[in-house]
Amino acid sequence: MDFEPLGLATDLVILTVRDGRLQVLLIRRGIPPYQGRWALPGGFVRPDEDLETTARRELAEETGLSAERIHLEQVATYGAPDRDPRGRVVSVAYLALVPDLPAPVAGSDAASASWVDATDVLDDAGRLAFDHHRILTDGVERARAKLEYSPLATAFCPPEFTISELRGVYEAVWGLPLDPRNFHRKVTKTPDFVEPAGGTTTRDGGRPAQLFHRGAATTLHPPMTRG
Amino acid sequence: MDFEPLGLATDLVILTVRDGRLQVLLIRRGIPPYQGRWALPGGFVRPDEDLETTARRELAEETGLSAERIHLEQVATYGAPDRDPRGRVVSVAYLALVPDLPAPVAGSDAASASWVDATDVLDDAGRLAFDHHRILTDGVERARAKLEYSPLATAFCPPEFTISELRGVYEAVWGLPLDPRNFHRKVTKTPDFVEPAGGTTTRDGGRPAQLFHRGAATTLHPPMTRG
DNA sequence: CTCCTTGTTGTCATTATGACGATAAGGGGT
DNA sequence: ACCCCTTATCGTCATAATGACAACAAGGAG
Repeated sequence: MDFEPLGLATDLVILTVRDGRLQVLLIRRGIPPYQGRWALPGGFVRPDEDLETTARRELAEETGLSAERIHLEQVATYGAPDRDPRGRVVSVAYLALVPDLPAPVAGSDAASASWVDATDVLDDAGRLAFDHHRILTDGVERARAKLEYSPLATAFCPPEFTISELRGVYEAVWGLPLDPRNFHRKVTKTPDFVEPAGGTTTRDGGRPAQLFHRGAATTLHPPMTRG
Repeated sequence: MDFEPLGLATDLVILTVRDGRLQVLLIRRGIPPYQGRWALPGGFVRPDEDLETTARRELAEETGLSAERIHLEQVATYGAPDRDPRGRVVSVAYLALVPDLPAPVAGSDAASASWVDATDVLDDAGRLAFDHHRILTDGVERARAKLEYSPLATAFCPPEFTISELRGVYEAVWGLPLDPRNFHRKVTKTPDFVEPAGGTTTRDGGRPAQLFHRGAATTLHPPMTRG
């Protein structure tokens, strides 16, 4: 076996919903190449380290999130020969969906990590370093698609949430408003999407809302419909 | 930049529908490791070669298909440190969907490439070398899912096909029977899924069937439903 | 000419969807 | 205490999509 010189990295599309908007965690690069530009968090895979292990380690380092219960999935691999000016670097992109918890960018080792509105970044193809705009585009599209046929929207929510909070996730990720009454009917009638948790809350104002937690479903039948 | 010793490869899940069954192209390994075992076609990425270029090159080498109009998409990347006993090899898996054309395994350079029933291989987790059973499982599941919301089933068909032939693809990939009448209605009423090509054929026996070709849609609204 | 095979159109009951009206039940202000 | 504002939840109704299946169409084989 002879190996060509090659670097293997993972990059992370870390999404959350804050203030009703889809946001992505970006870092400002402190060193060349692309010094001073925004980029997705990422790093090189260590010898004998599994790809997902690398991704979880990066996630913990960048966000301070203990990472275990965070949803993390592989999106795609980017390997254009010229994608990194330092040499051949192939990057495996992962998508992480995190709830809007306190301690957002605390404990991060990247000097300047911050949450940025995803739509702003998506609208400006030149804002990110490397091919990160494409990676972000693919990651966000993956998230949007998965909300249709999986109960993954709950990954953006705390363990117990209201139907309206769940609707807020859909509206933020899809970028369009949904009818509260039809949404409520759809979610509660889709088998095993959500289960009543027992209590109620008034944290969103108005009439007290029932709390739910995620159900056992892995795919939604029938799926939620976008547009 | 210092690089750890690392090999980068692509493996291909090449699927077709023959005789009403979903089949996958496998090669019998002539050299260790896993000598004599079945494996997915694949090979190492050359320096300065793009990942998809590698996949298309392998596809052409193994199948003799000039490859240009063949549907090819990336599925996932597999990088467990011990997945290859020769050392650290990370593999990017691609899915190829090919029509049931003549010259099936002609011009192949792998000594013994052949079409194998996908269900047989999926049912026997120990038949394939490396982690190729997992790769195949993921590839087939990708194909099954994509038939739901994309017009990709047409990739298994010749340029002009009948609705029944298209139904045969769905039945083979999903492994379940579909009602010919409801299927016909669904396909013809889904906007831009298929367009009438003008002629008819009796190659499947019975009443002459209208020929169609693929429409302009990239996603199906509403999607086809499995089960 | 008749039967056999598959293609295509239709019918009908059930279910899902989208648009909205109406009511429920807290919290805040006076 | 009361009114009002906000959000939650339930219901109604027309329309669209689905699944089950009858019936008819149109070549090919014998």
